Amino acid sequence: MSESTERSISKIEEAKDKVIGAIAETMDLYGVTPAAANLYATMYFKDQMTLDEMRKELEMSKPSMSTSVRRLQEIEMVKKTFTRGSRKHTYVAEKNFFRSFMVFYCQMWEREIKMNMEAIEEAQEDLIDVIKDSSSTPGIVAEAKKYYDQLEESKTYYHWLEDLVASIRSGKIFEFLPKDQQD
Amino acid sequence: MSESTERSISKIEEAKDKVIGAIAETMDLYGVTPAAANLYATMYFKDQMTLDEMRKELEMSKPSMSTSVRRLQEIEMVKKTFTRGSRKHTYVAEKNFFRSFMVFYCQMWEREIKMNMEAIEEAQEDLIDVIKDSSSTPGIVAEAKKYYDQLEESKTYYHWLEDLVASIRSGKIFEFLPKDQQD
DNA sequence: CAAAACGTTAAATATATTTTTAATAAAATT
DNA sequence: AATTTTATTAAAAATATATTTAACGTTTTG
Repeated sequence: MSESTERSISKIEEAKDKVIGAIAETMDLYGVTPAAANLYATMYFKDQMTLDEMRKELEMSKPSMSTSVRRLQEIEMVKKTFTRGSRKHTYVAEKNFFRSFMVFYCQMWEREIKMNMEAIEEAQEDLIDVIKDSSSTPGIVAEAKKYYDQLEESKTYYHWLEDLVASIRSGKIFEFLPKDQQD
Repeated sequence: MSESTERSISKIEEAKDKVIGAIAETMDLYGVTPAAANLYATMYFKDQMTLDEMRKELEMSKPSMSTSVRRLQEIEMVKKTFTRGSRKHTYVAEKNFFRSFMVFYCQMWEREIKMNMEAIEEAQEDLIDVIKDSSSTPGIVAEAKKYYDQLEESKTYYHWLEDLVASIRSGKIFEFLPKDQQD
């Protein structure tokens, strides 16, 4: 191989590594381990990979790759692909960031909505009991009402978040914020 | 204090604790420590608190409260308030979840946009060098082009994310997704 | 059917993060 | 100015998380 070819190849590698580094660094804000973040970023520039190729490329253990791939599958950033003739499982990275955004945040927000709304409903029931209790003093009733109203108001936010999730899931949000809009 | 009053008070506490638990649990998905999560959730039901009150209420050390408060201030979920007559610093929780949402996600997304776009720009420069290099073989040029195009396409996403941040910051998103819309 | 290849699970190790205790710095009151 | 109060920083301890090595089970192939 000529020297200039070698230089070009390493320049391409360098270019990829810059992006890989940036993606991996921002990804651990998404609650994935460094190994999973590096793996996804690496796969972003590959057609498909087997566990052994991952292990070799990242110089990490196979179980680490196995666990990372599973986590990435959970948030749908990696999918298993069928490759005829190969005994090894092959995986591809989701390269459409819009899809990754949708899956990750909708999953995250729905979890938050569910958990908090359930707690709010239960809490409000308790508070209503106190308010209705004829033996409660006016001060107690006022306090219970205060918290009840605070929780009631917070529901506005969760309803809005539900709407946001729905509009992302349905793609309706792109009517408001088009994908291709130039800066 | 009468027995029924006591029962009412503990029922109110129970109600609050349910919500505190839920908020705290979902909050550590937001990259804050358990201490900070519990602290915010506790403060959500208080007018204002001093570090000593926090320490007492959560039964944790003062430095832990100090660090947690600082982190919460960074994401603007807690603000310092001036309380005349008190030497102790007093803090209040941001109770408007819309504001917290805006500050947290816009901050997060802007960081991601900046870091990844910078890397992409640098990488594309490298790739252009390779493409323009007259000594590059056709295969090398094709590879460099492939990655260049992939990166170029990904910019669509970051531009969109920028638009999303802008529409949240300006409040324009609420024209599309109103806050008070009933289910 | 035995041996090899592959993937996953379990236990152990390594690493990083969180929290506390102790020490220091800053501010305020007497 | 000295003492006390409050908050922060630094070092240590505790805890949790991530990763690896080793063992296991399953599938495939010769």
